[in-house]
Amino acid sequence: MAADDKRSLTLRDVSEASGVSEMTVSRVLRNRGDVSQATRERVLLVAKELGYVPNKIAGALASQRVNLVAVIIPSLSNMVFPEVLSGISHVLEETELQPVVGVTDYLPEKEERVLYEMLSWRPSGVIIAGLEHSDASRAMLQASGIPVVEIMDVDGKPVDAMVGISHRRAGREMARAILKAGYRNIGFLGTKMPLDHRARKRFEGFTEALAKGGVEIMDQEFYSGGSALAKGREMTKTILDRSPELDFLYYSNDLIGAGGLLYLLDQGIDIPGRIGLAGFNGVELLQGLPRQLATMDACRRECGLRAAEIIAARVRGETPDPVVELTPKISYGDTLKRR
Amino acid sequence: MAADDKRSLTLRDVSEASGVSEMTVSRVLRNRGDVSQATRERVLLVAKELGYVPNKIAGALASQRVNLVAVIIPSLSNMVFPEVLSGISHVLEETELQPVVGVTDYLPEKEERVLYEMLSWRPSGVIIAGLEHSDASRAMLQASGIPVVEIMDVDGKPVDAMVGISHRRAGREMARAILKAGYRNIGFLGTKMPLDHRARKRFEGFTEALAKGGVEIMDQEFYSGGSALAKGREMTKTILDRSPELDFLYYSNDLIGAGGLLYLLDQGIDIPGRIGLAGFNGVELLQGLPRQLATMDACRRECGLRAAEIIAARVRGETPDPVVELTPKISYGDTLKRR
DNA sequence: CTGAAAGCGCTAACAA
DNA sequence: TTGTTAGCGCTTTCAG
Repeated sequence: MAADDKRSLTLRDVSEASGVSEMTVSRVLRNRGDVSQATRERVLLVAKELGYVPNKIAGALASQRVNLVAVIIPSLSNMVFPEVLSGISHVLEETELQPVVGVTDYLPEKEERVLYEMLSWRPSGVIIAGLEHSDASRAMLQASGIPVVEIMDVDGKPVDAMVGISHRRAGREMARAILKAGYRNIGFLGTKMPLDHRARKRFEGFTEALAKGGVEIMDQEFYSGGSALAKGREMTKTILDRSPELDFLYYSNDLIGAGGLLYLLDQGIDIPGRIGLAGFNGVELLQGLPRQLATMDACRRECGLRAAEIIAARVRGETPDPVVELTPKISYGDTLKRR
Repeated sequence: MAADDKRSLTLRDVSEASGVSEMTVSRVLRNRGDVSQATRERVLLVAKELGYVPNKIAGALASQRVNLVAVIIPSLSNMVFPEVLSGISHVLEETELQPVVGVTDYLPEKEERVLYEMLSWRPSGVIIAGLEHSDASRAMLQASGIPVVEIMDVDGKPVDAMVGISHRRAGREMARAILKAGYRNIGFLGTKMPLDHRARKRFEGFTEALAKGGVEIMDQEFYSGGSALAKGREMTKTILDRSPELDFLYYSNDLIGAGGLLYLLDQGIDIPGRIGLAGFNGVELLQGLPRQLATMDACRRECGLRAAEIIAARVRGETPDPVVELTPKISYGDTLKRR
């Protein structure tokens, strides 16, 4: 074992150790161009023995190609984004591309920083959650000249391409289903997140469709922080104590909805007779609760899949359809009367 | 608006547009060395107007410095790893360093690929889950010459540094608490994951401590795939139908434990009198269930924090303690008798 | 305080 | 099939 240099090995080291030009070593290591079987094997052997790991930084600089796809999402602890990621990874695994994740915590300034940071690595594409970005972010995306797919929402104009569901429509459809089922005293429970534009759009669509049916939201309640399940319980108690005539509760996500459901079951309240409930997301996690909460799938994995497909196609030089609207459907579960 | 080049802007473009040498522009953009206030402002202005985003690839190659920390974890959908990440990000945000996440799906070969891929970007450090890696992975880590922190486990020998809990000890302590509470007919329910070494070690510690108390596991049940909550229900029914004399169920994670809890509550069974339950992890998500499941915290966030601190310190040239054992404590909840 | 020159480790493009 | 020559866009180093 030679005196360990601190510096890591270079192509040159492999070249010298194998008596082949750097260029040929490079070709072997990348499976590019024709190299005789004999030299190929020798080079591979030497590289492995030396424990050579290519330097992608140098490679990327020389080739002007980076096999990274920046994925920018608001949060990882939300359960929805890991599923998006899983869709993205699934597609990218078939390609040379590799996802790199950045998290914004729903903060526009942080989104800007993360985006800047990622773009400075010159990725081959960007997948970013939402259609709302700061002017600076939008400008960076535009100027980057690489494929950009905005995901999870189609209510707006994309910088480049978008894949998602219409949250306005989702809100409207849930409202219609609720009205159709005969509920009239409707409460809304959500997160205190002015920056969660998708939740906001759902709410807007929801109230709009209610209004069309001549109904107004009777009461609302918001929370922030803490365990969603526990908060769902609390909020549900609070809103019902305040407005006992409520006969339906629409939650901005399944987790607080589940908390509400557990609370009402504890109270022995008839669901969906006395009170109906609905959430949003189709969180698989919740299968196994005593009752299945009515909800609407956000097509999370599908978003990831389609977005990654667009990036992959664009990298191949194709020109796929830049707008993909996914259509979630209501799952009635056991907490929303069927009619 | 000039004819858009496809090529992105370079330092040179900023240099020309501002009439200052590339070198000075570089200094301004990095806040290095002395630059007169006047030129600094002009350069900054021009750079912003042009929408210049520095090319970190070139920068990294030239400076031999990369502000990336590779974080390699088995899964994102597990709820435990996002928390680890949050700890890591929290610490790294105070520094120049940036986490980059890779996911292995608990597959050693994939871990090897991901590690190779990440090391080829020459990160400043590696944080990797677990102490079990393929020989090749271990060799790469060793050869990389950068700080490596293995997390979530301290039952073994680290390549470099490690931060985590002893899962063997966690299993033993839970076993002791169960015996002390008087339970004797103990069942185990877990995942079919031969590659989840931490779950395996907990199980080993658990059976070992039971044996010391003259007790053997009476029955066990394993699952794979599907919604953990729903699976927990099913498995619990299965194992109790088969072995009705069981008076305690130890689950390898909180989510299946919660499923079991819900099932037993449905059945009207007295908990923790007739049957006691315990899980593992301290999943905050579950606060809000009708009863609080006994569990043991895995110190997920803390692992992330401490690991990131070690990397940051090492990057600063310090030599922090390479072994950090965190000590989880039992939370009895409502499903394990106190004595 | 500012600039010029020389690479960082690799690959594109050509030559042999 | 293999080798040679120029860079990629930045930073280091040294000289003004």
